[in-house]
Amino acid sequence: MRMSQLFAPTLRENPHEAEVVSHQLLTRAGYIRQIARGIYNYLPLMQRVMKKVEAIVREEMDRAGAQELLMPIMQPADLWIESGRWAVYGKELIRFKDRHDRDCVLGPTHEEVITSTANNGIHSYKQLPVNLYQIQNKYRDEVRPRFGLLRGREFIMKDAYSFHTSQADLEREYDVMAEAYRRIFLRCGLDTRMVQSDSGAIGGAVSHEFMVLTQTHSGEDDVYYCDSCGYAANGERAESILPDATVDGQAIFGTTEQVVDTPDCDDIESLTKCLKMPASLICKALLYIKDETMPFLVFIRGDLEAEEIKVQNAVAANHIRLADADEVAEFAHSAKGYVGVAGWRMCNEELPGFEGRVSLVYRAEHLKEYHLQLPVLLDSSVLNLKNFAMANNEIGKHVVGYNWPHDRASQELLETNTFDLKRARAGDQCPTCLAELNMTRGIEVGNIFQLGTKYSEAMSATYTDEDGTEKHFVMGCYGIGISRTAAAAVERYHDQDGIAWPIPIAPYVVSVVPVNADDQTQWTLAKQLYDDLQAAGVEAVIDDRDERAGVKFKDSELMGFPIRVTVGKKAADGVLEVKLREGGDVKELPAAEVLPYIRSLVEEATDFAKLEARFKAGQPAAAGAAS
RNA sequence: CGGGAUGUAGCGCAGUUUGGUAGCGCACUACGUUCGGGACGUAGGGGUCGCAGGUUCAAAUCCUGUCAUCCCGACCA
Repeated sequence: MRMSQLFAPTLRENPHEAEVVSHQLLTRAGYIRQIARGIYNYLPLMQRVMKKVEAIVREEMDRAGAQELLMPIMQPADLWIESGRWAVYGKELIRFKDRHDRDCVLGPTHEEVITSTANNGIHSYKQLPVNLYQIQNKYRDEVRPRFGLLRGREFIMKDAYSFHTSQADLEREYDVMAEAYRRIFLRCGLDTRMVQSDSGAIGGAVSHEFMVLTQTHSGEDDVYYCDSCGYAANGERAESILPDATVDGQAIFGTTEQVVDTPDCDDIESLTKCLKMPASLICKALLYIKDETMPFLVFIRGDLEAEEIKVQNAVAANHIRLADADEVAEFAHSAKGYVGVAGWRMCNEELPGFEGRVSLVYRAEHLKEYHLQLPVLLDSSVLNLKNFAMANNEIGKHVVGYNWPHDRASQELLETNTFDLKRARAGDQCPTCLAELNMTRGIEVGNIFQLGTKYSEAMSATYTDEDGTEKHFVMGCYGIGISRTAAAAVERYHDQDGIAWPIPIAPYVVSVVPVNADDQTQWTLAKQLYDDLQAAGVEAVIDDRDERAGVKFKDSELMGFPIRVTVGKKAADGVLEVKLREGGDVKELPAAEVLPYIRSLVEEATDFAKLEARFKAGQPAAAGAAS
């Protein structure tokens, strides 16, 4: 490609709306242009990067035995009603009506379509297993799109769905996909970590995410990992063992329960100051609302935070949120900072909406006129608290020296309603080996789920098994954010001057820069190299613009071409300069040696074994992260 | 959805307080000089000041509404 013809509108300054590095650089270097909030044009350079990533994904998916197909973006609501997600998915799902007034959606994912397709096309166990994938645009009307391509409303995703006759076969395929993913990201030049994750709205039990670790602001997920055993999980899922803390308040409060004045203590910090005690001696009670209608309480130690995804899963909610001030008054007869059940009576009962989940209910029998009763979940951190502090809904007062009832029935009731609800912290202990847990930020570029029969049951998708009976497909699904992977690569590989693409996903590998386009010697030599590169299958640009050398260098660096060949003063002697974008190494070589050198660089960057060796140091065994 | 901010040339911004002929830098066009790290000179082109109402002799500027974009929040009793 001649630079004079390349459609890549570059900007000298960062656009006003771009916050994160990948968004800024991709915009400045002429790769993308925003069309609406969270919606972008992929300009020619970006499109080439996408094609590169897609090609790697296709090769590895095909290699793993999956088959590519293409499903529609526009889908009938019927399928979503059938799966139950029409009611559950919320505003992220883009819904509209066609001219016949039929409800439609723009697919945020394709479980419904693929399940229906499999049901129509697969009738016998003899046709299984099968793994089908596509690379397709996806639509999610994010509450708040941001970070450029990292969280858009329209994005490109590879999504694969596998169908099996058994959980065991699903697990086999799951491992095959995990290995394919490892190869894909490695081949893109990205070091990823496979971490345990929450399965969220998509359902199913076991799932993992592939994260590009970033350290910086741009990563939007917390990743907890253990260097000694390889345990890794995202913030929504991570478990941890708490380091020692003061959990017996005898020395401060004695062993007798009493009510003390705590004026204006509506948060943990002021309460610890007021009562002169560590936060770990507080049993914090959080009033949540399940699915907008059902209030319940979560008990957690005062120095910890609740992980809402864990809470949501524990109560089997579609959505939870903290109660607002009015609801605190209505459901707990209290105010912020003073919610608690000291003084309420404990009952073994399941309230509507919590069946099979929560069997502990506290009743305020001393406030009969209000009929207050709340289901309660405990985080495991509060069980061994002794002589601790808790509120009793009396504003301006707390109870100290409080203890859980000691009788066997009460203890059992407390224990059966105890879950892991806390958010892990860096510095806690690893749940598998007790070493110190680390935390970093990460960008999720891929995920794999064991769906089981969630969708096949909901949509009655079956095959006939060997024994002649109808059975539901056992399913798995596997996603890779193509556009997000490209953006993550920019987050990972850039410097002050611009992008520094890994060779395998660069839009062009080499930028040939004749310093002076008017100099016939330089131009001839440059053009010859450019032609040779193309003939050898190495994608290149030649900067034929009538610009000063500085401008050409700057643009080449901004756009991030991995290798620059400068044809300058020494062209007369047949000597060229080869500079690597990443690392900045410079070599002067006779013209004849340039192509072999570049080919060796490309070979180095695309050879799987060599890539694997390069990343080995920082890469934990995938097996260590398995659940 | 709540709070905050911003919409003026392709991009980045000033001008708005105090109403009076629409500006600067970059980019773009032409010519000349320059030519290995975002050159310089001269001469140009390009904007119904987000949109719609209103006030006024007169509105980028004041008022009302609306749309768009960005940031923060929508989680820690």
